[in-house]
Amino acid sequence: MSFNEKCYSALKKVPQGKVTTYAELGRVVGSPKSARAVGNAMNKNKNREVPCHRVVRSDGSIGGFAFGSEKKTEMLKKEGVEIVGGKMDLDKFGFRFSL
DNA sequence: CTAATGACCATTA
DNA sequence: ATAATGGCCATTA
Repeated sequence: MSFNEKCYSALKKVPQGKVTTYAELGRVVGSPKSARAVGNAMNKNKNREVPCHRVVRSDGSIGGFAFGSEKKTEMLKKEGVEIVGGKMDLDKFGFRFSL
């Protein structure tokens, strides 16, 4: 199982209306400092089952998206995530793994 | 093996 | 608030 697949697998656990961060995701899959690599994994992802739009930056800003950051923002808003000034409250919308 | 790339992060100024 | 800097890691050529 590749690093990318682990990321996808973990990301699938994130429910609608919640988000996670690149750093968090990296931590979950066992590489606490692989935020960048996680981003790469998302970029290459082509599996539709993977909600790659639910991954944002640590400071609550949107981050990038293969189809455009704006698209990503709208998708999240549709799912119920409140985004103000291009940012969101991770304390409220951040999914906690292995609760 | 090395070098380059990137949807990042934290610190510092 | 922004900008620059160094680090960090997996993938790919």
